[in-house]
Amino acid sequence: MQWVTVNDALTGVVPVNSEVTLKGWVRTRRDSKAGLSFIQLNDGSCLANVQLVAQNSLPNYEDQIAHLSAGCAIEADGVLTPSQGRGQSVELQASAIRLIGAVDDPETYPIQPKAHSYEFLREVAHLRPRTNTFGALTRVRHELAQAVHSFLHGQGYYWISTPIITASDAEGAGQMFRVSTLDQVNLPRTDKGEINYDEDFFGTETFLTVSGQLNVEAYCLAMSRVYTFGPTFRAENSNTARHLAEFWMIEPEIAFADLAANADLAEAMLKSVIGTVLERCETDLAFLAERSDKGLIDRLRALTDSEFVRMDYAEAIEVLAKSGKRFEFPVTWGADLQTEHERYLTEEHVGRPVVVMNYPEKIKAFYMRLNDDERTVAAMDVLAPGIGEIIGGSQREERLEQLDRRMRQFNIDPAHYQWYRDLRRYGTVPHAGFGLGFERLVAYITGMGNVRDVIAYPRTPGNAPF
RNA sequence: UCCCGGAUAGCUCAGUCGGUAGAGCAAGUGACUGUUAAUCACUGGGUCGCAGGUUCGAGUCCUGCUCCGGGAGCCA
Repeated sequence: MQWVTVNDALTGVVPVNSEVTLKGWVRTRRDSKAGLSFIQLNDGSCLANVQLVAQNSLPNYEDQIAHLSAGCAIEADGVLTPSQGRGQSVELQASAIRLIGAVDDPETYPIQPKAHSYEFLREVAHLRPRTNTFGALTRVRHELAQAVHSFLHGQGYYWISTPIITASDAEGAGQMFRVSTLDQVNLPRTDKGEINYDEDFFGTETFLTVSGQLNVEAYCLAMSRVYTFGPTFRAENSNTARHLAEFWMIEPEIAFADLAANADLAEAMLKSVIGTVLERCETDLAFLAERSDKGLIDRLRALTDSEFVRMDYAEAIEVLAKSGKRFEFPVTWGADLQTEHERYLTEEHVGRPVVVMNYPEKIKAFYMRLNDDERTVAAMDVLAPGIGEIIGGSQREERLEQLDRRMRQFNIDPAHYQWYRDLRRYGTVPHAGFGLGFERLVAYITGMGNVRDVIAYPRTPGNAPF
């Protein structure tokens, strides 16, 4: 008998009256003393369950079927038939049900047929994909990742797998996790008493990457259009709904491009991938919207149809100053925008994503290109309602003298960046790129309030249990 | 890291003035029914986060710690 997915069984891919096998996990069981049981079966292929109808004439009915509880793994053979009941168009009239994996203590099985808090589900991260919500989130996340690859591929971008382990120690994005095979109890020391990393695995200090940007720039200056899509790591003690110690980032890099082209790509990419997911995950998104924010889908549709507002940092400061709002942090030219400022701009002033460009050079990273005014750099942030900064990017400093000047200004030793400086010595061109936080994007699209709930196993300070 | 809030049954929570533990859901059993997170009845289920302290007596008051959440900072 042919094994088919629940999705294929329910959506007509498998013709009615076919004899098939379904495999999955029990959600609920309802018994009828008319001599049959109804079993809701889910296999992750879609949000919906398929209803199995099990007659008490089945040989293992009394022993096994009548005791099936949430979470039991089963296989069911039978004929797909039009349903006699309401609530589903087809169901499986089971000719055999095999118990593959029982639940040994139904009372303590954590996933019950009821609403659970997200906090509780994080404590059972290995079982939460068995809930409707996390099934839907998992499918949306997957389609979104596919959509990102597909969009960039369609625009002629090459996916570069940049390294996870890096020796660059100051990519300008915060604290790093050390990677070492040294004996932590008996660390080898130099004559001066310092830890001797010559004896470490790579013969030098190494860390987990905080960004693939510097590496991908090198490929950009050969392949023209490239991107990274992989995990990144920040050892910051950040405890918010928007931060993870391990998260995934998409970083396109465009050669022969300036900040405006960068912003255009960011806008086109967001609209494209959101449009794709709206189309491909309609059911899952509708379910998630029902649970989080009923206006979600309309807002996403509106976003794909509208122009993102572009605004200079100076203009943003002016808007904030004239807003009449009382902010906790003062609004002055030269200070970085605080969360409250970003929220006002994107949620109240514009009501859609907004691109803020050309920030003061003092508050931005060394590799960002100095503008002609010599007091701003060609940096941009894309701010989205509810989630804040979803993209950060810039045109890169392609002029060697300016880059060296900026490195000295930020107390960065050019000796550590010889290979990065080479890119400015050998055929340098204007280029630009950005980083899109994948979990923030998934959270924004699904209406989830916490990035810990859109990644399978969230890593946060003091928390990596699975 | 800072500010605020919280931790009581498998889950979500209530617990009055300090007087010895409650509900709903879940689970088990039964009744009923082509049922729809069914319905009804009964039953079992507790180291009240941990450690101290005050008190005749602490889930309740005090101190410390741990963990969780919300907000802030840092950022994607």
